[in-house]
Amino acid sequence: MQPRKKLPANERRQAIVTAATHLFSERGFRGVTTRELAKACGVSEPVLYEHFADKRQLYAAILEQTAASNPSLTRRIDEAFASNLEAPQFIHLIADTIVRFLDKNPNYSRLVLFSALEGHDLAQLNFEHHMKPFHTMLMKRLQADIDRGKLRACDPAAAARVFLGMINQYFIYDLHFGFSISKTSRKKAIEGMVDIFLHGITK
Amino acid sequence: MQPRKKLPANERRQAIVTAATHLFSERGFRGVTTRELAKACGVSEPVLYEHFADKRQLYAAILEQTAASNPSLTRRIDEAFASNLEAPQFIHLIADTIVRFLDKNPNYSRLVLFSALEGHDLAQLNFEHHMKPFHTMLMKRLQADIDRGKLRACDPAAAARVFLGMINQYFIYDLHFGFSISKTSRKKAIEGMVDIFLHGITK
DNA sequence: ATGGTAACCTAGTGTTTGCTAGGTTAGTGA
DNA sequence: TCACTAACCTAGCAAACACTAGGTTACCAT
Repeated sequence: MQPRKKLPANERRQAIVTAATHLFSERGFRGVTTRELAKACGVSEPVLYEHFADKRQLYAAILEQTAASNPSLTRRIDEAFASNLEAPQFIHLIADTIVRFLDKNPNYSRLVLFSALEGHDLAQLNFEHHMKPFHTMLMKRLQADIDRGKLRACDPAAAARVFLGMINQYFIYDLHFGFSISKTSRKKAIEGMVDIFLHGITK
Repeated sequence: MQPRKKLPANERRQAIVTAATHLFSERGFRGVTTRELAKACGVSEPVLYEHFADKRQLYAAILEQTAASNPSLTRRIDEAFASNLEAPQFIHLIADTIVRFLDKNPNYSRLVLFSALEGHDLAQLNFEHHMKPFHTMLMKRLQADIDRGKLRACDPAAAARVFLGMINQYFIYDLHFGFSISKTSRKKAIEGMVDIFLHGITK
C-alpha cells in the first residue's frame, strides 16, 4: 500500500461525485451510507464533508451534474434535429442514439428513477432539462411533417409519448432481465418497435 | 381515546399488510422504519414481529400479495382476451382497463418499481405473474390477427413491447407531474397513443 | 364468574447511521 | 529548507435503526 495521494479540492470533489454516482444509482439515496461512500472514494468520511455540507447536498450535486451533463447525447440529439433527414431516418437515428447512450450509461436511468421515486427535490431536474425539451422538439418536428403532408394527421403529443414510452420500456426490460438480452436481439427489438411507431404515424 | 381493540391474528396480519403496502409503495423498503409501520397500524412494534420474522419477510409478504392479488384486473384482462372483439376495440378495451386500474391503485406501480430498483428477491414476481403472461397473450393474439390478415405483418413481440411501454409511460408522467393532469386530458392522451399504436399494426 | 391464553404493551438491547471535534501529514512557495 | 496551510486522518458523538425480553390486558370457553 503506497502512501495516499493528496488531490486538489476540485479534483477530489469530482472523484467523490463520480464514485457517489455509481453507488446512488445502484441503491438510491437511502441505500448508501456515508461510510460506504468514503470507502468507495478511498478517503475518510470527514473529507466528504469538506466538499458537501451534508449527504443530501452531495446527492443534489450528483443529480445536478447528471442532469446538466451528458453533452455527447445532447449534442447528437441536437444534430439529429438540425439535420434535414426524412422522418423514418430521423426516428431511427434518434432511437439508436438514445439506446446506445443507455447501454453505455446503465447508471443513468436508475439514478433518475430512484430520485423520482424517493421524491427528491431535484428529481424533476432531468425531466425538465432532458425529457421535456426533447418531448417538445419531437412534437414540433412531427407537427411540421404533418403540416408538410409527410405524416398522417395524428396527435403529435401522443406520438412523442408513444416514442418515449417505447424507448423507456427498453430500460424496464433491462431492469427485470438484468441485461441478459444479447445486443443483437436487442437491436432487432428496437428496430421492430421503431417500425411499428413509424407505421403508426405515416399515411 | 377508547381502549384498544384486539383483533384475531389473521385480521391483524391483514391490517398490517394493508398499512405496510401504503408506506412501502411511497418510500420503498429502506425508506420505512418499523416504528412508522407500527404507528400506521395502530399497534406497537413487537406485534409486527409476532406475524413476521423480520422486516424483509413483511415486505416479501406484501410483494407476494400484490403480485398474486388484483383479481379484478386479471379477470377483466382475461375477459377481454376471451371476447371476440376485433383488434381496435380489443386494444382500446385493454388500454382502458389497465389505465383505470392504475388510477385506482396509485401504489401499485411505485411498489413494483421500488422493489425492482432496490433489487429485492421477489421483485420479479409481478413481472412473472402479470407482465410476462400479459405480454405472451398479447403477442399470441396479435400473431393470430396477423395470420388472419387482419393486421399487417409486423413483429408481434415488438408490438407488445410498444404497447406496454406506451402504457408505462402513462405512469412515468404521473410520477413526474404528480397526478396533476386532469382526467379528461389524460383520457385524450391515452386515446391518441392507442390511435397511433393501432395505425402502426394495421395495414 | 373466572382461569387460560392470544393479543398486546413498556422499556429496553446492541448496532448502524449521519456527522464532527481536534489532531496529523503531504505538498508548495519563499 | 522549512514554515504554512490545504488536504487528510483517527476516534467518537448523539440519534435512529431493527429487533426482543418479559410483563400486562382483553377476550372467550367453560
